[in-house]
Amino acid sequence: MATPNQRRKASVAERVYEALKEDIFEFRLIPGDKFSEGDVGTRLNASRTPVREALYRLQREGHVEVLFRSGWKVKPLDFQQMEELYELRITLEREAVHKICGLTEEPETLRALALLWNPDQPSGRASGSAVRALDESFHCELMIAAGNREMVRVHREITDRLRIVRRLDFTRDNRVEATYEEHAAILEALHQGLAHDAAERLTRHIRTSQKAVREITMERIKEAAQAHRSDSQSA
Amino acid sequence: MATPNQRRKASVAERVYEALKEDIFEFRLIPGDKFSEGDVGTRLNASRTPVREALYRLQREGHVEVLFRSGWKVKPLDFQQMEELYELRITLEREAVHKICGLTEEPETLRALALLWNPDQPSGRASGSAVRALDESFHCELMIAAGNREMVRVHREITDRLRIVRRLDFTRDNRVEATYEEHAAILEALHQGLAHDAAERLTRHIRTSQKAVREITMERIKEAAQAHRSDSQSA
DNA sequence: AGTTAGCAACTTGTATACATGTTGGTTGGC
DNA sequence: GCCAACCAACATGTATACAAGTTGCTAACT
Repeated sequence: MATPNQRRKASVAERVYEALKEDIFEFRLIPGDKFSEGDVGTRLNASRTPVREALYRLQREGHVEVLFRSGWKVKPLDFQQMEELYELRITLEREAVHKICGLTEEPETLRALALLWNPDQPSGRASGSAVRALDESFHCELMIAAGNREMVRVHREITDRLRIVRRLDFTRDNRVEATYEEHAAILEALHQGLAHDAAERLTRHIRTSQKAVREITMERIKEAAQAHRSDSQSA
Repeated sequence: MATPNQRRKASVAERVYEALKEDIFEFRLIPGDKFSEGDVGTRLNASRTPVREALYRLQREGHVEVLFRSGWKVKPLDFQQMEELYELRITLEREAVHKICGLTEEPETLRALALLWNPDQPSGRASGSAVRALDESFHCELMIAAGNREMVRVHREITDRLRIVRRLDFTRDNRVEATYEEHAAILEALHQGLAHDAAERLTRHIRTSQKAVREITMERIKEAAQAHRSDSQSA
């Protein structure tokens, strides 16, 4: 899914898709904003056909919706939905942890992760948005190590949809610190084959992050909406 | 997802999508078959645009794949993938069972299900393909009762993709009988709030069905492929 | 006969023209 | 001044024309 048609030069549809997705994630398109296929086409220098393809894809992923013959709309953030996505994510990752502990030998990946998330080496740590990406890949690697590709696929889809709020997690410095410790503890439990312990730590880790995100999200949206209004006035 | 644009008269794209999906599920399009957008368009009396929309949707659902500028192909049945989908389905439904037992009161839906799946009334039983649909809705209702819409959504997607093999389950008469008993037992455990018991019964129920399906699928595909070859010769 | 270069037919990707329904401003009536 | 009917601009849905790449056959050459 990450690869456009077999590494062929990215299609227009792919480019438009990525651009729109980023616009949405960076709040350049505020939830609730309406726009037309033509607008997007002229702005991104593409015809309506690839634009439509990109939009339908974003629709299936839950980011936009189409109003019959009256334009597209960025789907408002549904907090209940975010909570439900977190629940689903926890369910999947817990299952992954149990699967991993049922394996005959520890996957190579986990040893690599253990080096990366070593809490005794605070020197080589990433910061800011880099941590967000690393955290994502940590959880993604866990799923991959469990060996069920369909679970990986669904988990990735969830990750995509949660990213819009999840990046806010690491705007608080203590969360970076905590993330390193929590990841290390989870990996240690996995290494010792303590499935239940690992699952519980993982659950707490995700719920903590979820709580932090919940607290930050609301104000950010308000800020963005205000900035957006000023833009409209000055324009 | 089941509703085309708000019950507006079904679009051409929707019609093509349903037709193609049925063709695939009914093995009128054999896994591995290649075809072009133009073919489908003339056969179903539609232009390429809605055909493409339908195909991209089927692609995202994993039923077909596109070969760059050289046609579309019905994705070969991937048995490993089916196993993984079953695993994912079990994970979701087990979680649902635990959620249901955590509710303060038994959902109305479950009482309705208990009436439907009463094993003491073998008279009013459905048979054949009707049981397949009822079985599907049983598991779907369980997910809905648990209250997480995202889990319901993913579960429905999995159900769609497993349907192609799952309908084979009820071609054996004893499976119909067993399904009634197993469903009743699960509902009884849920009624008594025995989460662990219900989860275990549910898991066994699904695995039994999975095993039956696994046994039947291979031969059926061979049959269909043979019938297909005869068609080609006579044509 | 075997092999390879090239070309023609066919494929998807993209752009655009047309069909049809929605919406919001405008205008006429009260 | 207010309201309702209407209509023009604009939205998506669909059809079609054009661009660009793939494939497999053909034919010429070794």
